[in-house]
Formats: sequence, structure tokens, C-alpha cells
Amino acid sequence: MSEHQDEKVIGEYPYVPKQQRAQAKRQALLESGRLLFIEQGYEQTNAKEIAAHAGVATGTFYRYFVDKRQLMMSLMNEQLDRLLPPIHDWTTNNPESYLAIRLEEHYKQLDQLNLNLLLPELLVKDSQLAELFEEIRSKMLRRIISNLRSAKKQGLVWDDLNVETVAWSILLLSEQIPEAMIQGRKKEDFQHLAKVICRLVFPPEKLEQLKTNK
Amino acid sequence: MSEHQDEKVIGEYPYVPKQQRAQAKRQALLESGRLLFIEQGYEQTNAKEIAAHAGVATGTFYRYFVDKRQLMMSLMNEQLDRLLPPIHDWTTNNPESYLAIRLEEHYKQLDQLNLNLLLPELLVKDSQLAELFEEIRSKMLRRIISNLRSAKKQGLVWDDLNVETVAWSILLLSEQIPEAMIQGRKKEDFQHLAKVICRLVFPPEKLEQLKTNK
Amino acid sequence: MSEHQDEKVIGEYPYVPKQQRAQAKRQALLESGRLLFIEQGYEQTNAKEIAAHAGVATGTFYRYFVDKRQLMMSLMNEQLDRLLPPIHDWTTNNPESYLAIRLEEHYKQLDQLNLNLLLPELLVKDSQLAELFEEIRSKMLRRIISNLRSAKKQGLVWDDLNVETVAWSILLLSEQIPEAMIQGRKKEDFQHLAKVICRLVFPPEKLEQLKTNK
Amino acid sequence: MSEHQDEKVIGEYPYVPKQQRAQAKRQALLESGRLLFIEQGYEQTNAKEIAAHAGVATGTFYRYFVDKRQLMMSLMNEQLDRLLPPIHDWTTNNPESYLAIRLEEHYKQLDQLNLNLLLPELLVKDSQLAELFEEIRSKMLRRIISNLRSAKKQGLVWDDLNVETVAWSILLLSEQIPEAMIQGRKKEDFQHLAKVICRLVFPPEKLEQLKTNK
DNA sequence: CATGAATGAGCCTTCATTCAT
DNA sequence: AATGAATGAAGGCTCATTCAT
Repeated sequence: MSEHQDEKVIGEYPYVPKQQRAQAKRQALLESGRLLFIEQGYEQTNAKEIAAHAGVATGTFYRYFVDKRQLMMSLMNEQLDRLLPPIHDWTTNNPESYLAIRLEEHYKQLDQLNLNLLLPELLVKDSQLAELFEEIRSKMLRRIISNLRSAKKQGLVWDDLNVETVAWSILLLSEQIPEAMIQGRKKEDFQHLAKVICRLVFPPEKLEQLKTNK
Repeated sequence: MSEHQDEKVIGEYPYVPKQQRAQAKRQALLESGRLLFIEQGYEQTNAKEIAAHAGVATGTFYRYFVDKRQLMMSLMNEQLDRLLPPIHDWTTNNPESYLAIRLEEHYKQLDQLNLNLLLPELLVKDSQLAELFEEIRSKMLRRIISNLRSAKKQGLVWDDLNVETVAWSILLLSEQIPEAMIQGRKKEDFQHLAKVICRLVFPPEKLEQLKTNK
Repeated sequence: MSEHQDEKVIGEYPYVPKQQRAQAKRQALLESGRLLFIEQGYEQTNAKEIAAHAGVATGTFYRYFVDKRQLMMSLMNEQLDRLLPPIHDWTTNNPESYLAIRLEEHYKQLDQLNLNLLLPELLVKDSQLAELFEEIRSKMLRRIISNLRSAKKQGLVWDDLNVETVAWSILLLSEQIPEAMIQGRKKEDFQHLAKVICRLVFPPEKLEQLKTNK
Repeated sequence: MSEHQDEKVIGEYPYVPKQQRAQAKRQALLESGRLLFIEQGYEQTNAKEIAAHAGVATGTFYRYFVDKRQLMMSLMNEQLDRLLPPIHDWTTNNPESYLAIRLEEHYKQLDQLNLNLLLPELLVKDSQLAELFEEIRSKMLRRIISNLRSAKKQGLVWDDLNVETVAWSILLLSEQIPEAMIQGRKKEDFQHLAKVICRLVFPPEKLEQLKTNK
């Protein structure tokens, strides 16, 4: 996500460095911020610490970021839409394996940055972030809903499927990669989860049909 | 939950008042704390504010609570196990209606106190609370798992049911009463959710069987 | 020392009880104050503690004393002149044994109340007390000086005796009963000290003469 | 006395500045602390006041000192052994003039810093400081005692000299430079005091002998 | 009179941010 | 640009004193 996005959320940077050195410094600050936020929590981390961890002076922090919040926002902006599962157009072909792959990818992204651990704290604190996140979530939900609706029209799903509830369930199950998995991290786990989600949507025979079509 | 529970988490109160007047004051502080924590977040609320909101002086706060954290812990202690859904012994009789009723009850409890909104922030900050919560959650999960296992032995569930994954899904779906419902609050919503959970577990014909048995 | 004295230093009491019960309560507060002041220091002791130690409520403290300071002053007033050694008219008869007896008496008084341990802290804090104490000390010093002068006239003392310096030394040595003694508390210690003081004043032959006169 | 000494008493400094500017600031804080402690007493002085007096912000105080106590300890550490009189090896040569010189020096040191005025209050409050001070005092006393003993062996002192009592008296007389002198400050005063101390130890003829030997 | 809960001023301390070098 | 010392507002907490019961 570009600087343009940043501006949408957080306004102008005090200084967006062009030179390689400075860019590296900015990145170091972002990374230090991410690590310390995750380790200690957002509120428990202060600018001085972040600067020290990044190997720069306190003042330098403020050359690159307006304040701690902006650094956090920059982190989030880059990743906010990655925090939600990338589920769309999955009701065709082999939904189970498709989902399993997407969920695993998603998990790997989460695992890389771990920003999802920060989100709960931040959403309470920062209504702007909360709104933005909610917006993205809504979009995602609407996408799942429209997906389910078209599958319903095609008669692929359970007769009595309540689209909204199931869509919600899917979003929930897939965005919070069950912590159980965080320990195991086995491929099968994602397949199990994919199967669970598919069961919510497709009767066994329809699912079988979709699988063999492929 | 009794004072005894409190001790488990936070040790002795500086003063647990015996007189009615004082008890009322303590309750007012708890309630003010709850409201402000939910409204502004835990970290954004300070003892002075809570005291002012409860209509007492700052020093009075410290007569009843060691600090902000203890007030929060007192709130949580009373409610911690209510934050999790009360799901057990539901695989007999009519699971759908049973679940729907339990979920609605659970939702009403959550809605009353809204402490669940605080939990994410606090779990990051307070490892003691996090442990306690995780313990309760584990117990709940194990209960769901054993429930599923016995249903499986009786041949009531899907043949290919992965107990752990489904148990996790059930816990997740029922503990986070979908925010969507928080707006609507219709009875049907809980029935829809109950149906979704039942679908994860029972094949249609078995479910029908369980319903008519009753 | 009477209440009249108290007024000189600290003004009216909020309430001087006539009844026996109340008098006992006042005494209990004084005694608790004394004990706690000595044990923890004046500044480290608060009114609530004193009241609790005396077995009365916090508010009751303020019925009998304007504040902590007044309680302390009452203690001191009763004892201030006892904190200084009672040395006068000792240059006749057998000065050594006379002094030894007086010093021992003085030590016993100090040991009873131990208010002397408080004095250093209080003299820094309370200029009124400091003045009062200094006044008493001056009086005592002048008494010793005049005593020495008359002894000098009678040719009893060292030829080159500097009255002021010796008077000061005597006051110092006798008011601060050497801490060494506080441990041992032997009778001889006081005799040793008496001998030391006498040596400052009398040449051996004159001292011998005074002794045998008796 | 070095930083090493400080550590003995109070552990590491939060920050011992290297730059000259910062060192000057630290000195200003120490000096302000000293002045205000002496003027108002230790307990009556707070960090904000010290900072304001030194012309810095409150927060700056905490950059250089952990708290008020540490500042005080730094002051004391530098001076603790100067608070006691430097009396040793004085029983040879001309004890009177030697002592007079040493006492005058000692007085000048005391007068410069006036930390001795703080000591009584602090010894009550700070048991660590009290121990340290007592240790130094013991050492001093033992030194005086051994000095007296060797003089006794040489037959220089009064026949009936009680070493302990006299040593105590000497320490007392010399550490508390009589306040009387604080007013006058005449050279003779120190000579008078020296004479008094010598009289405690030496018979006139032996003293004369020691004087003429030189 | 006694009680002890309540008060709130004031101290200690932290830390986000500024700014002189 | 970078530095890191300095700032001072703000929160945490205590305790001398008051006052309703």
C-alpha cells in the first residue's frame, strides 16, 4: 500500500526520505515499532524505546514520524487488508482445497507480522483505525455474502442456508486462525478448517459434485 | 463469584466495607469503572476519572481498590466465566432449540455488562488475567470436545467430523456473538446461529431424528 | 509542667478533658505518639497510626490535639527541661560522686521516655521548639558558667580554666549521655564520666581536698 | 570521594553525564539540594523545589538522580568522613597546638557545607546512612582509643585514665564543634577546646614535657 | 463524644515531544 | 540531519484533616 494510503489515514509525514540511508532508518524504526508493540503492547511502548531499539536517537524518531500513533498507523496501513482473509470466488471448482490453500497463505501472512495481535488493543483506542478496519471487514463480508447468494441461486448450497449468518461465521472462522493451529501449524489443520467452512455452505453431495467437476 | 475468587487473582482488598452505604459506594465505583473502561478503553481511563464519575473524591477510590487494575480485576472476576458460552450436554434432545436458547441467554449477559469489549485490550496487557481466561477457555473447549466425542460414539455426527477443529469453531462462533446480531437482536438470529453450529456437527437426518425424539 | 506551659508553646487545646475516661484517652494518645515517634521518626508517623495504636478512631485524635505537632509539643513540653542535665551547685562537697548520681538519674529519665532521640529531627523542623530548647539550654549553660566562676573565685579550679569552653564541654558531655553507656548501663560508667568532667575543672589536689572536706 | 563510593551506598546512577554542561547541571542540583535541605529540612524539601532552585524542570531532576534520597546520599557520600574530626597520632609533640589546628580545619569544612545540620534528621530516617555513619564513627573511636592506649603505655597520661570514657568524650567534643564557636569563630576558641581535650588526657607536667620536647 | 469514611491538596514519577547543539 | 538533554503536563498515590452519622 502506497504513501497515498497513509495520507488518507494519517496525514502528511514530517519527512519522507528519498535517500537510501534515510529510508533504511525509517524502515528500522517501523520494524522496531512492530516488534516492541507486539512484545509489550502499544501503550506500554514509548518512542524512546523504539528509537533506541532501532539504533537512533529519540529526536530522530520524530523526524520520520509525527508520533507513535503515526508509526503504528503506517504499520497497519500496509497490512490492514491482509489481516482479513482473502476469501472470494471460492464457491466454484474445489472449494475445500481452494479454501485450505487460501487460509494457509493467510495464516503465513499473519504469522509474519503478527500485527493481528495488536489489533484488539488498537481498535478500542483509535476510532479512526476502527472505522477503517470495519470498512474493510464490511467489504469482505459483502463479498462473501454475494458469493454465497450466487451459489444459492445455482442451487449449490443447503436449502435452508441463512446467508448473513453463514457469511459471518465464515469471516469469523477464517479471520481468527484458530490459535490451536498456531501451535501445530500442520497442513491438515487448514484442510480441517476448510472442510468445516464448506460444510456450513454445501450439502455433501453438492460438494462432491463441485470437487469432481474440477 | 465471591470475594474468595478475587483473592485468587489479586489478593486482599485494602478494605471491603461492611456497611451498606460503603458497599453502595464500592458498587458505584465498579460501575463507573466499567462504563468508562468500555467507553474510553482501560488505559485511557484513570482513577481520578472513575472517582469523579462515581461522585467521590480521588482518595476514596483508593479506599476501596488498590489501584485501577484491581477494580478491573474485580469486574472481570465476577464475570470471567460468563464471558464464555455455557455450552454443554447439548448433543441430546433438540440441539438446535437448546443452543438457540443458551446463546440468547449468553448474549443477554454479555450485553448487560459489555466487559467482553474490554477483554482484548486487557489480555494483551495483563498476563495474569490472560492465563486465567485461557484456563477457563480450555476447560470449556475440553467440555465441548468430550461432548462431541460421546456424540460421535453414538454415531450421531458427521462421519468425517474432526473433533478438535469443530470444537474450536463452536467455541469461536458462540463466544463472539456475531456483532451483526448486536444491532438486530432478533430471536431468529440465535436460531440461525444455532442451526449453523448444528450443521457443523450433525448430518440433517440425524438432527431430524434428535428433534423428533424429544 | 502545666497546661499553662503548653499554651506558651502551642496555644489552646481543642479540648482539655475533665473526665477520667477522656483523660485516659488523651494519655493513651500521648503515649502512642511517643512510642511511634521514637520507633519510626516524627515525619514517618501519621495521625491515623497514632489513633489506631491508642485504640481510638482517627477523628478522636483531633478532638484532643490540634494536630500531630501539638501532640509532639505536649510530649516535649512535659519533658523539655528534663532533656538537659540537672547540673548546679556541684562545685562544693564531693563533686565526683554528686555528679555521678545526677548523671545516672538523668540517664534514667532519658531512658524512660527516649524523647531525646526525637529532638534532632524536631529541632530542624520546628523553629519554635528549637528556640524554646535553646533558651533552656542557655539558661543551663549560664548556670554552669556562674557555678564555675564562683569556684574559680574560690581558687578551686585550674588556673588557666576558660570558663565558657569548659562549661560548654560539660553541658555537651552530660546531655548526650554517651551512647556507649546506653548499652552497658553500669554504675561505674557514670563515675568515669563524672571523673572526666571533674578533671576538666579541678586540679587533682583541689579535688582531693573537696572530697575529704565532705 | 569517587562514584565508586556512591555505589557502595546507593547503587548505580540513572545517568552520570559525561558532558561538561550536564555535569554542571548535576552540580547545580546537588548544591540546590544541599541549600534547601539545610534551610528547610530534608523532609520539607521536594524534588520540584530542588529542580526549580537549580533552574531546571522537574523531569531533569530525575535524569540525574533516582530520587531525593539519592541526591542526599550523593551529598553525604562525598562528605561523610569529613563530618567526623580527623584526630589521630596527636599524643606526641605538641598536642595542644596540633589539636587546635586540626579542629579549626575541621570546623572550616563543616562550615562550608553545613551537612552536619542535616545529619540528625537523616540518621533517624535512613538506617542505611545511620549504619554507614556509625561505622565511620566506630573506626574513629577505635583510632582514638588505640592512640590513648599507646600514650598510656608511655606513661604520658593521667594514672587513672579510663580510656573508653575519655575517647568518647574527645570524639563528642570534637565532632560537635561547640555551637558557641559558630558565632565567634575565633582562633582562640579552638585553642581553648584543644586545651580542654588535652587536660582530659595529660597531667600538666607531662603536657609541658611534650610541648618542650618539640 | 466517638467514629471512620471521605476529602483533595500535594508529592512523586513518567514520558511524549521539543530544541539547542 | 542527527543527537539526546530538557521540558512540563499528567497520572498515580498518600495522608492530614473534616464531617456526617
